[in-house]
Amino acid sequence: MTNMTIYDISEKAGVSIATVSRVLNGSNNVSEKTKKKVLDVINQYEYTPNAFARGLGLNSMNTIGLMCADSSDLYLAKAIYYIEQLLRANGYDSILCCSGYDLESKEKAMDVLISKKVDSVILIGSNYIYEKDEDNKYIVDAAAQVPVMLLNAAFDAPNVYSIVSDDFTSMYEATTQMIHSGISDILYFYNSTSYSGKRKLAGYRTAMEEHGLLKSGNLMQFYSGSHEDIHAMGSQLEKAAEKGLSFHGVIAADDNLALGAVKYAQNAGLRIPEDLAIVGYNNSLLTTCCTPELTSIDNKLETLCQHLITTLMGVLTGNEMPKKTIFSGEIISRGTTFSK
Amino acid sequence: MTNMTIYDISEKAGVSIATVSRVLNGSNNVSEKTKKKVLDVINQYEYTPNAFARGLGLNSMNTIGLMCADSSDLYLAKAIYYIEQLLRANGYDSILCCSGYDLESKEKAMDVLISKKVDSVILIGSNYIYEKDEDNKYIVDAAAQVPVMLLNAAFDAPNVYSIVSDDFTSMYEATTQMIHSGISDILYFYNSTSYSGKRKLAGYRTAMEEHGLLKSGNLMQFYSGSHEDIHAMGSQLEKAAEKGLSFHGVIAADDNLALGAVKYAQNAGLRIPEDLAIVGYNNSLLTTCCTPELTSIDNKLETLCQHLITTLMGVLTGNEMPKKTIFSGEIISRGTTFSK
DNA sequence: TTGAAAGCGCTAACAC
DNA sequence: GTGTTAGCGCTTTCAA
Repeated sequence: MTNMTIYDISEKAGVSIATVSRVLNGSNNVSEKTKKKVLDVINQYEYTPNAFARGLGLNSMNTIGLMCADSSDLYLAKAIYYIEQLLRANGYDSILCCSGYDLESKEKAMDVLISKKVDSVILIGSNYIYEKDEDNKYIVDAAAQVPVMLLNAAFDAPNVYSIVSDDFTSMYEATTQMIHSGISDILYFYNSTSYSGKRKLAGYRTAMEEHGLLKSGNLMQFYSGSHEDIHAMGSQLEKAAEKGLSFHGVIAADDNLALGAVKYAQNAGLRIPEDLAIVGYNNSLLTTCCTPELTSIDNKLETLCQHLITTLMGVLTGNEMPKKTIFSGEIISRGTTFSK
Repeated sequence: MTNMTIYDISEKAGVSIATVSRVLNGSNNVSEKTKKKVLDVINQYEYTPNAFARGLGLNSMNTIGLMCADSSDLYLAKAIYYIEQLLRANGYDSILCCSGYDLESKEKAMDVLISKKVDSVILIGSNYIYEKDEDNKYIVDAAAQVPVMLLNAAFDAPNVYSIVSDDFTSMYEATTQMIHSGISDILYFYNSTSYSGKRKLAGYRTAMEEHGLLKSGNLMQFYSGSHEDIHAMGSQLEKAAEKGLSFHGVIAADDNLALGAVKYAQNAGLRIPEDLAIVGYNNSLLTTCCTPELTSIDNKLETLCQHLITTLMGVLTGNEMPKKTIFSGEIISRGTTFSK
């Protein structure tokens, strides 16, 4: 039977609603005997407490708000998966909100989440932090209400916690490694200027500049098309090459873009990695889908997510937790680069 | 200012809480003048009503429960994305619950959702319907409380609505087409015996049997490894071939599996499609990731999702809606099959 | 068109 | 160890 209230249960069990409530919430101040009596009735009638009423009293519903720009993105989808699992293991549920990429929608999505009285909001992906401080106001405002967790982005504000992968170093090392393998004209292929996007680019730039190799700004190619349109990515590189840009290596900001480079090489009849070496980012499923398989940077998503949840649980139980945690990535070498 | 109540607003606006409530809920029985007065105060203090209290009264929070086995699966992630967008456009929010694949977890996930007082639950993916009726009890029970929507699965019960792609016909046609292209030993590669999985298999079988070509049960290869392990998929085909199974075509139940076949062909030095023709399913991002690109069946996910939401909104507003809707898929020909 | 007041189902402080 | 009771913030009759 459904739609029973705590009153019905208290009546059938011959106790007060307070006692039922205590049993429900695992209070110790109930004798084993009455506890059992109450639980029996609860089970018999399959009673479940009304979440709203409970929320009204506690002002919390044990729910965490998840925001990501696009849950169909391979990388973000994976993050959602890990986070949702971990949260549930900790007794929390998740409300998902796909915010899209523009600021206004993000602000709206945040309002939705906050108005649902979530206990925290987790921003998944690096595109939630903006250059201008005023554009990050929506985060500061949210953090005034509940802790805000950032995955793959960093922002310093009260009640905001950041968990990031060291994208700068990963890219720096990947670039350096490629330079040491004898390639000096390395193209950087990217599609995001988010926090993480900038860090990656900086890693590439630094490595190139340290070797005096960044001769042309054209070596940094920004792609603005669809995330899934591998052909369009390939075409862009083809056009760049036709215009006289010479490059024998491509470092891409994600695996999709790297696949665009593979596509370009195949269409242009270039051998991989002899004529064109390629490195991707995220170490996703896509790395094993192409031939040769893609060398990629593993940024330890699962570890990041685990740490994020650990931190969040700490914060929610009132512990002092680190405001920013950095993990380092790892280059997974496959067929698109020369083995060291 | 946050954490204001309807009482604060009513006081500042000089009206009763009932009037504020009416304004909040867009009732017509408020004069334009007082409406404006109240709205001004609401805006000034950025007041938002408490969702719990509202839920307590209305017994609904305009929230739809989403369940899927694994949100990191490419296909399911896409479905989640579409559905979440469409729901929000209709003024609903979504609670996501990744249930995993075993029945017990699904039952638990369902309980979680129902106890959150969602207005409906959407089961994304075909693995929620079982052979045995008793295993579907959790759906019938849920449907006694709220409408249950099935994406890519069909089940006939009160208050359950099914939106499916005609997987049988799609597979039947893909198989027939391959037979007509001159291939008679076609292997079927699958990894799911869900509702949709069975329909696909049946489509293949029927086409093969109609041509008297299903000589060996070994032609139907079941893969039970990880969804993402392309190598393991390839190995399985390799082993099958080593054991003497001969096949010049592969029809796969999804694009991942098809990619396993591509991998197998490449390792075995087989030309695609001359020595091995391959067809995938879902027309996902993966189709353009390999060389040659993958012929695949597009099952119109976006259309399915749109229709699902339309149906749901109809149901929620009390309209009579179709219990089962079927869309047909389409074969998208690319490089892994002979062009017709 | 507006206001007063009775719930909605639960938690938690306070008594016993 | 158990019961009584006052909220929590809103919606919604019912009167006026």
